[in-house]
Amino acid sequence: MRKVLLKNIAEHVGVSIALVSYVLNGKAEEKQVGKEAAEKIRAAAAELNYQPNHIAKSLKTRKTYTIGLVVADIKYRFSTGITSAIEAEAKKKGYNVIFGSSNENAEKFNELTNVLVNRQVDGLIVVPSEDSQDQIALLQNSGVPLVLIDRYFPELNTNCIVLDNFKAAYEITSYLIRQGHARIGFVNLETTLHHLHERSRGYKQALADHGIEFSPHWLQKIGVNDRAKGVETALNQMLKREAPCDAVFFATDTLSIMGLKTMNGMNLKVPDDVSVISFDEAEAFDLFYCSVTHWRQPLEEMGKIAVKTLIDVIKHGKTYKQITLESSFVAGKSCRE
Amino acid sequence: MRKVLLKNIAEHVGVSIALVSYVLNGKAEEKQVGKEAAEKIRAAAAELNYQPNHIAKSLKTRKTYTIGLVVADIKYRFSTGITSAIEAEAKKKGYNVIFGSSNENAEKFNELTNVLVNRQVDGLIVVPSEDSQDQIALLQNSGVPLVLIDRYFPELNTNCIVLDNFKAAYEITSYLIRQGHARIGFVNLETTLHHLHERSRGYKQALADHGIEFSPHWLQKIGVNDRAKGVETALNQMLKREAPCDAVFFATDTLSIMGLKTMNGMNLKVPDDVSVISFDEAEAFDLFYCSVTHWRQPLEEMGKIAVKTLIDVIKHGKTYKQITLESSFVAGKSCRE
DNA sequence: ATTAATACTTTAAACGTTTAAAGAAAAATT
DNA sequence: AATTTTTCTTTAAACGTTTAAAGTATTAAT
Repeated sequence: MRKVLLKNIAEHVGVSIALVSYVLNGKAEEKQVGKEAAEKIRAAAAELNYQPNHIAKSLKTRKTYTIGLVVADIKYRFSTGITSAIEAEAKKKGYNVIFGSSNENAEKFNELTNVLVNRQVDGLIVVPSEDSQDQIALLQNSGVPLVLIDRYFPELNTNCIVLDNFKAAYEITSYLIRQGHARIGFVNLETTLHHLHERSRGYKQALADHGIEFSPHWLQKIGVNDRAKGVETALNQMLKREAPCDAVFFATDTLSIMGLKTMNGMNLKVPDDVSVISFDEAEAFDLFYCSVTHWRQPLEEMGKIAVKTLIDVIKHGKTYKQITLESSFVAGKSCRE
Repeated sequence: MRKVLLKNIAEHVGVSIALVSYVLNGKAEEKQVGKEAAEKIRAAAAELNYQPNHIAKSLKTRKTYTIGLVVADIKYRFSTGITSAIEAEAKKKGYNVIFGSSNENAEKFNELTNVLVNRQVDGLIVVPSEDSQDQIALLQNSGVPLVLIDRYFPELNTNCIVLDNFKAAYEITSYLIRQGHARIGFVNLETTLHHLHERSRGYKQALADHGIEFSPHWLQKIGVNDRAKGVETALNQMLKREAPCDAVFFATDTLSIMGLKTMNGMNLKVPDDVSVISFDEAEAFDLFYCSVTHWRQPLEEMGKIAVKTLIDVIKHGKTYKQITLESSFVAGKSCRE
């Protein structure tokens, strides 16, 4: 069953290929194609079930109507959420999404973005991995339409859709202070990623602004290898001492899960023994014995705006938009009242 | 910064485009390209950082080295697991993956597969949604290389990589019986999907083979809308009665999560009040107070074999392989000993 | 009845590759 | 020295579209 081509329709109707192309691309008016011919062409296309060859189309038009998406790790809730949001919005706008996961690895990130660019995607939406600023700069210079989400490099002038991580962490910490907590621990990742530094900064600033003197062991940073073990050690530092922390704030949902699991193992009751707040939610919270208070990232909105921004760049050329979205507090029962 | 083309390299070296193409496609030997010319061409390609235009390549060769993947719902753990497995294996073989999620909707499934085929993917790996057998048959007839995973239609002759769901459910149920359970509930989805029917069948057969008379209220099927509510009702049926079930077997991880959550709400203690087994695991189990006994699907293997099978079809034409993988029992602490 | 304007259609080049087939140069055989 | 063979290179068509530009009817204006 050979594919039907424009040529076949042209022969079938008895006109030139050009006319068929005009009509099937909605340029009948513009090109003043005769009504009768146009009708015949449309009928023939339907009858023969013509399906355009996008490869040929792309070659000629230099447009693929495909967006390349690179997430940090497909296993994160953030990634699946943002992916489906982006897919849905892209689809609405007539774009497809090709997607890959860098697994938080700069090398894989470079490779992936290169592959996507070589596949002639019209633009990229990426969650940059650690140490990817050089590649981001390269991409930016090469002229590929590019939008970063979630993470960004302050020294780089790129489009990005992000949160005010400083403010979020500041608010979370302030909330804990208002609830009467005096020794608040913060578990973050050991990383160079700016958005996570911002979270640490917000945490510290809130303490300072409320006149709480910061104790170094309150802020624990988890290295890349064996994170579960790292979280355990961190919590021991915070909770197994003279004046233990009375609240723990986790900088990511993954850390929260590991933390809550560890607390289960330590036979600590949330929130009686210790209050807990998570940055970002996790499906796993569903099975914890109490609902987990957390900070909510607007994934839907982020995905939508990322696609819109990208398409804007694709269609109208470079911009440098730094869009900061509002995120929100979701009260659960994991904090002492 | 205009893209570097074969033409540019040819001019740079002073040879024809054909020669450049031969060399850069590893056909230097075969086409007996002069050693010196070949070396110069390779050097120039490196120097100019030549990146082939895959669109043009594909147009000519009718190969895109792209696999289309349709999953049932990107939010399932199965989907993310299988997606990364497929991506990794495809990458190894020099293929890319374009991906979409049908959200368990036949219409979206049709649309997605059509889009992917129009994008000239070399083949499709799909988790078919309910009511998609017509589309599957169409695709099969159109000659697109096709591999189904996880689910399949027994009346359709297609390549598929699946589990023996009957056997798995049979073994799970038998295990519960061996542990001394006499009233075993099974929570499944209300669906026409064959693999889930197989699970019900395995469950029933195990009861029958062990001489346990099946009570209708033990088998609960959850409809599509408001599944959480459905699970709650189902568990009430099973557990709030004269002779309540002493064990519940959930047919999917999503059902398990909702079930365990509901049990928390009902103040039922696992496994003291009721034993629980899940088909497939979930990250959420991490936060449950006891480890959840479950049946493990070999996602890595499934993805790998799916890719291998598909590439085999792409390269060597149609086959009809029904590959059944072994799956395994993972003991936790959610069943009475 | 010309000419000019309008309405419609076709031609042909281009997009960046691949690859038969033909051609040219060099080496080997008469 | 002429011929054949081998080695290396180029030519040119093709993949399936899009789209200026040119062409040809038809209608309107003089």
